[in-house]
Amino acid sequence: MSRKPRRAVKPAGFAHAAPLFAALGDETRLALVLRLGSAGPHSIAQLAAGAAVTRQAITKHLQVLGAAGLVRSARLGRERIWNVEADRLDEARRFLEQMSCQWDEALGRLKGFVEKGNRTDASFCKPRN
Amino acid sequence: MSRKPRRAVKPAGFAHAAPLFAALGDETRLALVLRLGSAGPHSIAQLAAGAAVTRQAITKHLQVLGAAGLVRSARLGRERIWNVEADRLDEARRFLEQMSCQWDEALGRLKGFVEKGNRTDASFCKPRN
DNA sequence: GTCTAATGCAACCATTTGGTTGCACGATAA
DNA sequence: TTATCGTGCAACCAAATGGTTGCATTAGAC
Repeated sequence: MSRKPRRAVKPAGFAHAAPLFAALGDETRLALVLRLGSAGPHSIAQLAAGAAVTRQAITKHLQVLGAAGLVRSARLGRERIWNVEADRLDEARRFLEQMSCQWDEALGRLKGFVEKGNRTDASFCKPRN
Repeated sequence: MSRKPRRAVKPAGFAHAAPLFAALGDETRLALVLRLGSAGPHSIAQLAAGAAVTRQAITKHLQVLGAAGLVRSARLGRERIWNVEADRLDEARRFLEQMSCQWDEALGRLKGFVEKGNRTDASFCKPRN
């Protein structure tokens, strides 16, 4: 096995990932994403109906999410339908996985010994793509 | 055993997850977390040495990360050593996984048919904990 | 002791953010 | 055609954010 310390694979451009997390870092936005993801595409008015804030606020949030690539919209008649962009969220997920794994490695090095059984489900760490 | 029919498992309190993502949503902070995670614990001065901003700025960011539970610190002599809190990041990761899976489910429902082969590595979706 | 490096704390600043109200505009329904 | 519904756009606002400088404090080093 490669004795090479694996270079602690720096997660792909973290400068690219930060805006992603920033977009998810608002309660209202997270709720929107959750709703769009679980209940399917909705128009702005529909989304605003269930929310605590104004329709315009919702619009702004959707634009932020859109800029982060997490959602996209299409005009349909006189309404605009928003839906979710699965790939982009997967990016964020993979990023966290990589970070998680780096930590495990670093922790392992710090502890200075290798535990017999593989600690947890470190199956994430295999560079699956 | 509760036999609730899967109810599209709403990811645990998203109100709880939002601040986590918010904390990760800054480039400087993300870099800090990355560095602490891959290179092990550092003092504030050490972290500030490699950064583009002031030591005080670094301190603030560390406090934000600390408030989100992503890092923690301990006084050691006259310096304060920060290190990473792996569990908390795992929470974020799991949250994204759940979201991801909800999406797959919803997409499946929308398409209205079940594909023969399991689409991707949807192994995430198994409620592993 | 004295000096100095590492931190903590506070005030301050500019910009961003999350939200609002108000109004104009295009598409549909009657 | 006209009324109305769903949006888009702009101005505006308060609060949060990311950053700074300056100074006080504290613990090692000498």
